[in-house]
Amino acid sequence: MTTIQDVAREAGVSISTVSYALSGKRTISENTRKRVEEAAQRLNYFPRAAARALAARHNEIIAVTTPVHSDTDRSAHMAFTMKVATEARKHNYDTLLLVQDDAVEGMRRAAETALVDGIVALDVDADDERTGLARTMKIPVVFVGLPSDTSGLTCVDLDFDQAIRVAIDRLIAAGHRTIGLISHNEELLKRGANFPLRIEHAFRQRCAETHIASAVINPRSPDAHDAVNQLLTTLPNTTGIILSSSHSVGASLLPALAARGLSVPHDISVIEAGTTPDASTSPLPFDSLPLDPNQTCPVALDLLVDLIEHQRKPGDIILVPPRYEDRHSVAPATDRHTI
Amino acid sequence: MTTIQDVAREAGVSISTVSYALSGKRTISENTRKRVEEAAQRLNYFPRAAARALAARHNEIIAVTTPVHSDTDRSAHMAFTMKVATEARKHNYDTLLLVQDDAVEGMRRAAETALVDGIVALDVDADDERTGLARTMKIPVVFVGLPSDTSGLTCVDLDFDQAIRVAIDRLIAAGHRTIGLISHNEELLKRGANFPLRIEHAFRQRCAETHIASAVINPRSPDAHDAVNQLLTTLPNTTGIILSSSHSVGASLLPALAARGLSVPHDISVIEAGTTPDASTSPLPFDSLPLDPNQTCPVALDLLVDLIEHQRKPGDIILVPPRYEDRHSVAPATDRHTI
DNA sequence: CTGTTAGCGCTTTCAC
DNA sequence: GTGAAAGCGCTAACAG
Repeated sequence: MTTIQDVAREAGVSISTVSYALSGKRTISENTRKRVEEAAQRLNYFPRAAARALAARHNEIIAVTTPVHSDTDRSAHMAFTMKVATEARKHNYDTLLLVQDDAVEGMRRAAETALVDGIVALDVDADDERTGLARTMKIPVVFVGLPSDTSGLTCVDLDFDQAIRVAIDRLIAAGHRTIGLISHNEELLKRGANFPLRIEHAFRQRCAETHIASAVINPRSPDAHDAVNQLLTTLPNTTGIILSSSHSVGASLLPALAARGLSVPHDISVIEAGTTPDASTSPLPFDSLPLDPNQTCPVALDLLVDLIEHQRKPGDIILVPPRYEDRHSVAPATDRHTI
Repeated sequence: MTTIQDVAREAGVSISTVSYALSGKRTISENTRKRVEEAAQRLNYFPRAAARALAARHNEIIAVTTPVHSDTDRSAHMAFTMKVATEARKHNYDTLLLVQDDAVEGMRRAAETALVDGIVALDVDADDERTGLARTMKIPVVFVGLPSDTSGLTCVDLDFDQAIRVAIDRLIAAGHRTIGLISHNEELLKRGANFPLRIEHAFRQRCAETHIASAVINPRSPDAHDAVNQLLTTLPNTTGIILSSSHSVGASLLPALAARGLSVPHDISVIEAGTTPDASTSPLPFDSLPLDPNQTCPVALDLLVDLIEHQRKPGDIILVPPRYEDRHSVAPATDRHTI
């Protein structure tokens, strides 16, 4: 292992000069800077992370914690996790992965031992164990997702409220007056995941405001047939669907509707909302207001790095506005019953 | 921040006694051990990771590197990544996540700065850039997957050869004499992923040995219809299929066969092989010889930790035997053409 | 069984 | 513009 001592000797300068020449934290004459750099190169020198961390009192590492329940969409979570790691690198941080049962305990451990400088929390529940921890920890935490009590926390998320409102209004503008929400299954809700609740609440509220006939369906199977049957039983003359459910429900929606003699968008219009597309498959053929890691994670990291490096105060809640992707799955409403 | 000094003072012992009492690395009288532990508890003491790492010359951190191409199955990769992290914790290691373009460069950086003690490489290509690095690095690397040149490397993977052989032999035992392999798409092969090559090679070889009529299909679309059409064109009287393709192809195989009037297992028997199930959906209804992270990752971590802690020599290649999961998708062959 | 002490390799005052 | 030196907080000889 070559150390800063070796480089200092090779370059004929002191170790502090090497340190400063390499970090650029104070002005060094062009000449010695070059000498130091060449010496470092020659000796293949790289500063030892642990030594640097001990002296500088920060590690250039953040942690990402994701509990990952059995029912969480692993593809979406991988997308978020990777995006966090990729964005962290842009700020020169590495990313420690704290998963499953270690998501909470690991968060505590990493903070207590000062293993990491900050934390990004993914997969946030309404009543998330990590919120309590975050409030008492000495290192900053940014939540990607909204717990129900956000006081004293820094959070970033898609503006689900607005996404739902935009979706409903779009359907209304096309003449639809009977709209169903195909939401997540009840296990997810029971577990305390917050965003489905927010979506359902926003949906009910907007439908009430606009006097739209509506129903919220929680599929009982990974196949959309059950959801479609439930919906058409509850609301037989549905002409608009807002889809905010698991990937498998979404993928089987078209065949399930076809089985009832309904085609999209001729008989029924569909808008997907608050859902993360799977990059390895082609997107579902529906207009969409996606929950996109590319929108939220960069913001989360800017915030976190700011919190770490400028010791700002936590407490920001940033709701990212949704983006509308048109895939021609919305058409003017027709009254199927008069045909 | 409370330090080991504070604890030593509080407990009325020296700092080395605190260190040893807490690490258990030498015998300490029951009495003082208790005093130290209580003092640590009272002061809420946790050893600073960077200081420990600098003094002890290891960090208790490993890295997992996964390039993650646009076509990689994110769900499967998340499963592997998480399993590595979970297993690492069992050995008391934390896991650093090196993804995408940083998978290679990050690996170099993490090793050079001694940020991590060892590395697990996922998503291994036939001619993987990381193999060269691994051979010259001072910290151990374990590959989960097989590159084409494994000399000097430590690797763990499913025994794809045997999986394919078992699948073929099972079909043969049921009387099938015409078998198709629905493999991965050509992009994946072109990119250099190794396991599809291994699978196709094993398939061809075993079919030749057993004088079975066979065909290898690389689907050109994420839907199985194309693959089924290709297969039935090439090999019209196929009665057995070995499925080793993307999740979307697998999920649409049943409808695609149905569209040709074929049902499983009545008309055609199907065995899935070398494929990672998605935990958030129910498994495909086919007999399967899965590529299961639970089988390979624990072995990889045992190996890696052994390499780190007992400075053993690299060079082990461990092929995990496949497990057969019966879902009744194999039935005795019938000659469709005589019906 | 316990204490003393010399580092681990770097950053960062403080002094020139 | 550069150097000397004091730590950062811990581990692990070495000594008793």
